[in-house]
Amino acid sequence: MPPRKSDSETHDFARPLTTVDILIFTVIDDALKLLLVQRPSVADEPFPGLWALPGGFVDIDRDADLEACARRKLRDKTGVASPYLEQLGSWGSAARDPRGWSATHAYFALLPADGVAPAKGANAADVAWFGVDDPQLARKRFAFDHAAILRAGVERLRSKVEYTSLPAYLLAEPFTLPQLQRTYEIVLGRPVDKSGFRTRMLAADFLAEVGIVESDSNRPPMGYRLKDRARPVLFPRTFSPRG
Amino acid sequence: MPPRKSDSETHDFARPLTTVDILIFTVIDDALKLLLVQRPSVADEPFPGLWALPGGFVDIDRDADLEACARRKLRDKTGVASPYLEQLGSWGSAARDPRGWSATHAYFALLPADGVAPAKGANAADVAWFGVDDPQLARKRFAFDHAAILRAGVERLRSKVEYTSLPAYLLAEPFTLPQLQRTYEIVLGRPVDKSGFRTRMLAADFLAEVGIVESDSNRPPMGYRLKDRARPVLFPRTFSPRG
DNA sequence: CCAATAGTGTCTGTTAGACAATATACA
DNA sequence: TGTATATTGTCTAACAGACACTATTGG
Repeated sequence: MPPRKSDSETHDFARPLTTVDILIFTVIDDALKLLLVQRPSVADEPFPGLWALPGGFVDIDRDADLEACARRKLRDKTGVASPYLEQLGSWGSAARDPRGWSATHAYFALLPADGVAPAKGANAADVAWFGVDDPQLARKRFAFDHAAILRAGVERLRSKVEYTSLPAYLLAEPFTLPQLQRTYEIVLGRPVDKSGFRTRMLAADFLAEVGIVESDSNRPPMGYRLKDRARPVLFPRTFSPRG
Repeated sequence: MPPRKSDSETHDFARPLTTVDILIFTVIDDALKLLLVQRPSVADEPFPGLWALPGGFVDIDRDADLEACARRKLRDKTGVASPYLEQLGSWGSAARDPRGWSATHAYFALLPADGVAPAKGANAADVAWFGVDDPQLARKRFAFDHAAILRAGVERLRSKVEYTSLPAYLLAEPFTLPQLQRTYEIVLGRPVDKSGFRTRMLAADFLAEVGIVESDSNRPPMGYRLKDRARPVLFPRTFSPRG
């Protein structure tokens, strides 16, 4: 990787590699899961066989901006077009990629497990969902600095769930309040009081009723959808200060 | 800017330009200020004469990682070695820099106005503090997409001040509770109740008494320092839900 | 009627917000 | 003693958390 000293004086700097990585979260079997890909075992590919976040290089010919790049990779990997997507942060250093100084822009996406059939695409030996609290995951070694990025992403999600409506993006519409409450409990890892939960959700005024929805038996629940899918709601207080 | 198609097959991508920009906040004359630099009027330099955030290219030979790069630029510009520094986010697109596809990693720093003498350094025609609510600032045109980054930074700071101890980093130690309260009021742009403020700060248990500090006259106040400068404290609730 | 889930009501301890009162300095 | 700032105390309305109760379906 020779330094490039050919262009104009003003940007006479060797350019770092630029990538985008995505943390794709969903809820399956009452557990918060994360989509990971296995690095291919091919010459020239770093970290062969290790697991990594889905992602890759920015393609300056195809990607208008960073978010477009993230959405493209998300579409390739899951087929989902427009889930909730938020920038997590960026990680860049001389050491994180053996191919040279590199910086990655990390995003996280929330989507309902529904019709998602993960695709390996090119550049991946395998692809699978892993429970974020699965001890199997903690023991795993990861490519690049993806272990740290993953920790930061889970921490950010858990922390924001305390005072935002983010879990709603993990459900297909219409959803019911008991389903939403269950989703909060799964992400937070602790039970939440039913009455207080309902009061809080309805007071935040971000849900629209769409009529009674059928269920297996028992009393049929009210179905809801988000009034505005574009941005989540912030609650004025966190959930249980007593934790 | 020709595409580079020479290296190995696996990273056969033209590389975006990579920069780091910093929002440097402080409080001067009872107002929240931001340090800006004026772009030089030189051939090959984009946006000549416009104001911009201090920053520049990552130097892969000098900067071990992104944060080190940010701290280097901060030191060059202000002489301050270790203020509070937090990553704000990244902005990357084909359009933001006329020299080509570029991505910037934005940080924001909080520091006491004290002994800071802003230095132009190279690559800046001028450097100055601007009040973030100064109408003069709103009318200004900015280089790159720095107007958007600036808005995001001010919004993030104001939002986090509602439930964190961040304003403490804008004061030199030791500081008093009335000073800290004044700083909160300046950043938030509204008055805060004295009694509630004190209760809240002391309950959060992040301040250590360092003894009475002298003042011009009247009752001498207690001086405080941060117990842990490394990380700010999160309060369980926002300030005035009644806004 | 019973079981199971959805949804509402009630009570109580805590606390934020408003504001009043006290404390300590200097003139 | 008066004034200015620092610090503490009091009162009250609002509300979260806990939990009991009602509602609506199917068997």
